[in-house]
Amino acid sequence: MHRKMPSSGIYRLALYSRHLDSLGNREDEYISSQELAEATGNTAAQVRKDLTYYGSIGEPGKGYKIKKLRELLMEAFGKKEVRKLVVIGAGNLGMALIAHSGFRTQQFKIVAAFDRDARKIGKVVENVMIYNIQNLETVVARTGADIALVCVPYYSAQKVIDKLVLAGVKAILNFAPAGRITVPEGIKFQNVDMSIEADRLYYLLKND
Amino acid sequence: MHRKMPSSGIYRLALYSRHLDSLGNREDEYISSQELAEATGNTAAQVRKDLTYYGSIGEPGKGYKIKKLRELLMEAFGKKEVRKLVVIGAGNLGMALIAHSGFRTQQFKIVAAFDRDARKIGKVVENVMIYNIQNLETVVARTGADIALVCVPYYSAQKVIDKLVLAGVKAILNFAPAGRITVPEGIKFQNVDMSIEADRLYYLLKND
DNA sequence: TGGTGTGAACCGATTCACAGCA
DNA sequence: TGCTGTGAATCGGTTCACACCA
Repeated sequence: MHRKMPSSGIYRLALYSRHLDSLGNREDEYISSQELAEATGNTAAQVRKDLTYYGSIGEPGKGYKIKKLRELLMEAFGKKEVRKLVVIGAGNLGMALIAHSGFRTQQFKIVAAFDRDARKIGKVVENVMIYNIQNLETVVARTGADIALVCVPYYSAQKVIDKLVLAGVKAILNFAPAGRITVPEGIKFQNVDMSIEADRLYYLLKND
Repeated sequence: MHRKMPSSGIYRLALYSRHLDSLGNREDEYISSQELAEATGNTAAQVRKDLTYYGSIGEPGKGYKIKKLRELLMEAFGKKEVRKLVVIGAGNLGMALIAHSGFRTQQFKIVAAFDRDARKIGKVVENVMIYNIQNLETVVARTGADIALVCVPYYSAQKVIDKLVLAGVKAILNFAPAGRITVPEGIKFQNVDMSIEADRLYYLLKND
């Protein structure tokens, strides 16, 4: 990668990557910025600009070689390795994430789940073992998971996240509708708050 | 509202609103842009700018009257009314959303769920009835739901969303990792794709 | 001819800095 | 003195427009 890709650009790259996946492995075929733009809801200029962050990889008059571009994006998103996730909190949402097909189809693998409820510990759901959260550190170390999906109640979110950082997790996707979560410098963190998304929609409904 | 609030501003307003909720109803107390900024992870200037979209509502030297600001934001997000949701698809994720406490605490009410699986239809989960998706139009009309949470498999997402629009739903939060969804002009639409969020984190892990 | 790559122009959002008010 | 409100400056991302290349 050459310069710094804007955060919204990363999102678009993920869309491009998915679209190329859906085309299958077409040897020696090309796709234009225009096509890619239409398929993902962007403009052609935007697509070209995004892709030049990876150098001059298109061919004037032809477009981008599908196979090459696809591999490039897989590489950028680490899709050529197994991308390991752990799920913290095996409640309704945690279970839903374990079963969620979207992770599997995108080369993510949920390698462990954790809970503190003795009735859940030891169970295996969709081939994922539910561990005692006490064992977070050893299991994370053993599996080498990079990203944690946090689905615990809001009042234990910060505590659990602190433990995850100690255990060596490098990125956290937090589903708990907690107030302000802090993580140390260098740890990637992202909230996914479904009620805030609904708030935004309702706001738009009322205000424009 | 006076001018147009940027989309990221709406997100921040939602955070302010939540923080004020957490303070409780403190009659005649004030909060400064500085405090609100720290509590929500923003800058004081940003907070003030956001709030001036609602006019000059602060008091120089004192700050913003908590009660007044809280009510203003509740009004903006429609939190004084019951904000009605329907859930489409009563699989793992749909069920998790029905049980999700974040909606309830934010004055959202899930008024109905839908599925096409006969084994689920007629059941009541967390006080929410699961209807046959054939009856979408009549049930949506009767309940007056404004927003739909779509949790069906990716291959039926577009079809279901078309039906929702016909049924009169005005905003859609789509959890299906579908390619490109289109909705008519005027319908508010938002994707929540958890695997893309994970992609972003993994990208950051690998590229900076 | 068709489509990339890219500097320049544009645009919107954030930050700054300070005047003004309680 | 403390904190708001806001125009001006700045920043970053998107779009434009066109030179260039197969």
